[in-house]
Amino acid sequence: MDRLDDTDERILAELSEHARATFAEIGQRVNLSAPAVKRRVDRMLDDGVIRRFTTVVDRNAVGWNTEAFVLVFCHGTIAPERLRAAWVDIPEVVSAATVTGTADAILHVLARDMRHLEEALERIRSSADIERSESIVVLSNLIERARP
Amino acid sequence: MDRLDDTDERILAELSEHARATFAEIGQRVNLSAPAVKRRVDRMLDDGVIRRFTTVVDRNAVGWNTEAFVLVFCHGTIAPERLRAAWVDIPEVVSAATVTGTADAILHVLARDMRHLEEALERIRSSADIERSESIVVLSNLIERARP
DNA sequence: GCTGAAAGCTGAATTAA
DNA sequence: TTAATTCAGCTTTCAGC
Repeated sequence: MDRLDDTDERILAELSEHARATFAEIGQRVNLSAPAVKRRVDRMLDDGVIRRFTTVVDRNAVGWNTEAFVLVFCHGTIAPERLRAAWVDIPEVVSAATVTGTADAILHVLARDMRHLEEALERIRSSADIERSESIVVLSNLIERARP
Repeated sequence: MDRLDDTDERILAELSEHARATFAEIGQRVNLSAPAVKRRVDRMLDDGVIRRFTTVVDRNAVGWNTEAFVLVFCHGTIAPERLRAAWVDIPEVVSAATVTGTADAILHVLARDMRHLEEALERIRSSADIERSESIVVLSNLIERARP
């Protein structure tokens, strides 16, 4: 897997903003023909640089109005893979990561409402050997970007 | 803006997984013709249900290996709009939200390395009237999903 | 949902560096 | 050899019905 050149970076930036843009459109912006763009995109897909193309959906419009970050504190040490296995089947958990500091993991949880969030937290806590958890509920989203 | 029906939800689920799928492919999965799918997608774009199409890029492959959540504690009360204005021009801040609890806001920050993170935190702290901040550095990502 | 014209995709052949 | 472009045939898009 070769390093990305400047053109690759520009193609990624384009795709991050407009994932459904045609190769010809992208080509125009980066000064390349459509087939050349496609070849680079295919290569980045093969190399795993591009993981997938997705859609940003307005959560409110779909009725998921409640959002929280959950700090999780475990009993003793637990292997990351065990934590992943415990939470991967809980759809409300959209992201999970092990972290430094006093907490062992941080979860990003989406729910339809507070009642739903409470119920999801219950499932999260009972799915692994958790000592305690601390929920930080989102009041309003200020910034949301695809990439730096 | 009408409520979404079950077919809309299935189209959104498809697009969340494969944003570059053709309308015909999506139509096959939801039992609809390609033009019918396009009409629904266009409507959801107009209604703001679909915000945009984007690309999930492997952060490591692009050389952004360091990630942190930052709890921010402010002096007194600051209007959310002020916080947004303070951070929106810092590209390393990929998301920011005001929150309940002892902290006033939580930021999701990406950086190339620890040195870069430290430097970004410096800019974040000096951009608003911040009392103190608490950084939670990500060790490993366990789960990352587009939606619940 | 169907149809047909316009636009886009993509492999092969070709050329430039 | 590596990477871009042009060309051709097939697929997709999308407006009108």
